[in-house]
Amino acid sequence: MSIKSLFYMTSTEVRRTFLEFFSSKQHKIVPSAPMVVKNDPTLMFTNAGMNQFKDIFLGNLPVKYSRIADTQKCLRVSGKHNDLDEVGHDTYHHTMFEMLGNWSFGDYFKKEAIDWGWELLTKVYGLNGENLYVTVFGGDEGDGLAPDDEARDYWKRIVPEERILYGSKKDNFWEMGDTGPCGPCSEIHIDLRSDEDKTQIPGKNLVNRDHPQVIEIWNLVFIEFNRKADSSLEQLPAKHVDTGMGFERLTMALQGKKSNYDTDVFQPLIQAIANMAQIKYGDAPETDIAMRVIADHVRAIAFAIADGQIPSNNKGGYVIRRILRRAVRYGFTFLGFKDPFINQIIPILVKEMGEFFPELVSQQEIITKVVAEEEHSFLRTLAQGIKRFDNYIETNQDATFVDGKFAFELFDTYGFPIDLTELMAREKGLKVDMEGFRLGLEEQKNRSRQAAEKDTDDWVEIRSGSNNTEFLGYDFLDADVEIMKFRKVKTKKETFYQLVLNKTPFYAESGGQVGDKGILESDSEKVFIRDTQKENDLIIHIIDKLPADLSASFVAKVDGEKRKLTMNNHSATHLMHSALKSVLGKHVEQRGSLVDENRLRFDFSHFAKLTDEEIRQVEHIVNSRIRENIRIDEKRNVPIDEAKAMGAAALFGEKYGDFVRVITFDPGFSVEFCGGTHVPATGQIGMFKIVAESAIAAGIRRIEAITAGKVEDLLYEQEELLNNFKELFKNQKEPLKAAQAMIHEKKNLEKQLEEMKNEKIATLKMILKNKAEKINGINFISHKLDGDMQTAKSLAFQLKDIVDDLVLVLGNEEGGKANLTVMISDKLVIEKQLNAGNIIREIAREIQGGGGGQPHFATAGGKNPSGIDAALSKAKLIITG
RNA sequence: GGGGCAUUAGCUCAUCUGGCUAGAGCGUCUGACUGGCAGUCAGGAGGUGAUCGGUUCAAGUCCGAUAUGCUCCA
Repeated sequence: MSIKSLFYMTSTEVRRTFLEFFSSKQHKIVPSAPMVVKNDPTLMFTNAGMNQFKDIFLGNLPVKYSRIADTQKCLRVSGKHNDLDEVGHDTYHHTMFEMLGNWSFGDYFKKEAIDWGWELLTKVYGLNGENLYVTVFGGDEGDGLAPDDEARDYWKRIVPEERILYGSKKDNFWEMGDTGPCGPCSEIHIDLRSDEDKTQIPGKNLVNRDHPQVIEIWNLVFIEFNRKADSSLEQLPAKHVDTGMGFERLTMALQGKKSNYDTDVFQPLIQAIANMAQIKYGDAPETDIAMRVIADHVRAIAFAIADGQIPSNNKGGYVIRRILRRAVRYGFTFLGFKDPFINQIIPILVKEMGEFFPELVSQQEIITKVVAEEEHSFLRTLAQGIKRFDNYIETNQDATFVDGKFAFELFDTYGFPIDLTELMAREKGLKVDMEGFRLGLEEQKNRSRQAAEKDTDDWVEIRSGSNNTEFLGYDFLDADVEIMKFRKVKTKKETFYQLVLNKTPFYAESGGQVGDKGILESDSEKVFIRDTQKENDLIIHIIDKLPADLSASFVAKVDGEKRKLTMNNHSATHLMHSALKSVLGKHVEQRGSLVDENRLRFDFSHFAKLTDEEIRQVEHIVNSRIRENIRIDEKRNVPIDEAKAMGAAALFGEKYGDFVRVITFDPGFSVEFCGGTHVPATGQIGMFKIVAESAIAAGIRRIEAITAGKVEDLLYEQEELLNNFKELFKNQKEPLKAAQAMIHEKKNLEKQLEEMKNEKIATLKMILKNKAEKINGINFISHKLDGDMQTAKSLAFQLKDIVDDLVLVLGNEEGGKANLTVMISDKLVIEKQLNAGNIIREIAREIQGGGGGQPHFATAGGKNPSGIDAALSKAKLIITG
């Protein structure tokens, strides 16, 4: 009996054991950061456990705890070892996964990390050490780095030398990005194959060879360098440890499974899917893959939505949409799901993971609704694509293959997946020209890449010191400042500079509030700060032109008017948030917010359109609160637990530190966690008015509103409109009734006019019918009429119905221009080869114009009305022959 | 951020390269059959072809701008 079967651990136990182990080694256990990243332009999703500590590694934030451990939800859809299109096909890659990690910030280093890693795996989890292989960095000439013999020596004390391998820079040198903290790493791999397989090929030959049963489970990164933009390395002042262990893989190893999907992390989901599809997991490779894809993706989607990322058509939202659609597609094609089904799996997921991730439980309803809505709309897209494809097949009956261009168009414009196109082509016995498809895709990618190109230079330090810029903007609008560092950023469109100051009154865009604008002024010059942004916690001022003297002393002045208006809108947002909760109910949660100097925009969860009555109620509550002129109660550095006890509204998917700022307008009304800037008392807001209410996704509404002077403007605008309107109706008491009457009258008149026109045409029709001259078996009619071209056309078509063997030529004058119309009976067109188009071209010369049409009906226009009569007689001549 | 596409009746969509005065299905209204409903049949109403501008003898159709939506890429 092996050790593994002695200790069967559930995945929940695996997670808990990890955290308890490091807790016993004096690590602070922290919760997982949201999977959706905010305030970091370089990253959309958390893709590694270290993301939430990036600022600590970069030195932008002080170290609060030198030892930390956690499990971090991560999302990867691309990268060197991960490709969305591959997930589900193998047994160990995922889009969303949990990363167990322990960290040292300037505390312990290689020795402890290695010892504890080994202890946890072999002693606590009870894995057989003989199945474990470790790798260490083998050095790199290009970077001038020697092999990591330090790590190797530590390993040698506990692992036989033949199971310690050197790895390349690619496998064993970890980097955060093109620049930033980095260092050698040491990986622990596990060989899960049968004894028989092991004797045939030694495990060490399979390490890092993409073998599904010889896999990396833990990466210990020793961060000691900073990679600069010129790709050189510099030593960091403090050394850190950053480790990441794939939770799902570890669970597989501990549960003695051959696949992550066979563990209790995924099986409940897979069984539920199998049940719904009425297909057993294990029956066929194709259906198995589909079930794995769906089981994997449903996790990613649910967690992303819980963190506030709703599927949409760009950025992070688009990634989520793609993942969801891939799941739908596999279900549609291989499991026969023709109706939305993924939303039905959500309850299973919530049941399995809700205990450790409470956000799933509290957001279950909205997750389900959003997923259902997305599924629905994608199935509609599929139906449209299928129709288009059928159309293509029908119009290209003799095609031997499906044009790659068409396949790409289907994919690019209509979102129709290429593998579905291939499948449908195969059903028709055709192949898809994949080369052509790839060509189209390649062109598309190049275009986008070029447009997105961005060149960021290294930071240039003007002064050394902490980059933790002190923010003064809560209390001051200007301050004496110095420049700490700057860098140049070049995009396709423009070049600008980013500045970091020692302290600043400028508010950086975050929490939905836009960044401040203003100026930076020294004795000798003045530069315009056009925006203020945040990269994680670093406050960055954006300027177009660098000051000549960077080391000078500056005064930083915020554009006070813009800031004041923005503050009005931000405070109004808080008041409205509370008002919405009291009018609509407790389920109202903020889902997004944008506040600038012009307006406020607020997205929140709610399942129905707001009635006019509800909107009025909200407006009324907010405006009463404004008139009460409630003073702000601002508390900085409140311990988070205390803030929660105050009843402060925290937001989902938002990362909070241990200390938060709490903004209160009347403790019984509005208490929120918030870093933004607010009015000193609500009276400053003046007035509040909702101007738009709409849906932005299933279960999510958006309100737009204005305050202060903007409301006044609106009022005047409305008043003016109404005044003008009244004046139009000679200041009648009830202009609305007058307008209604007028519209009614207009309709009647239009009808009468239409009738009269018809009557006129009718009489003219009879007159012209009798005017017909018999020429060579043709009933020839020509007439110069008083009317527009539409009348001529009507007359022509009506005469055609009642006169056989007709050749009709009409002329009319309209706006100083001449028009001609020729109508010929179908019979004559066929039997006498008459052609209205040819005739009209001939006679149009008389009016100095040109025209054309079909054989039986043609029109022409020209600029010489006096030639109409000549044109008519010329037509007769032509007919007479 | 960069491409592609779409916007036509209350809804879902046709109208191939500009030209037979914009059509279908569903819905709706009226009438007939029926004891009533369901249903069937017959007939009718309903369109500034997203908005604005341009090209042309002629624009739903071509071009440009705007708005909204979809979609692919980053």
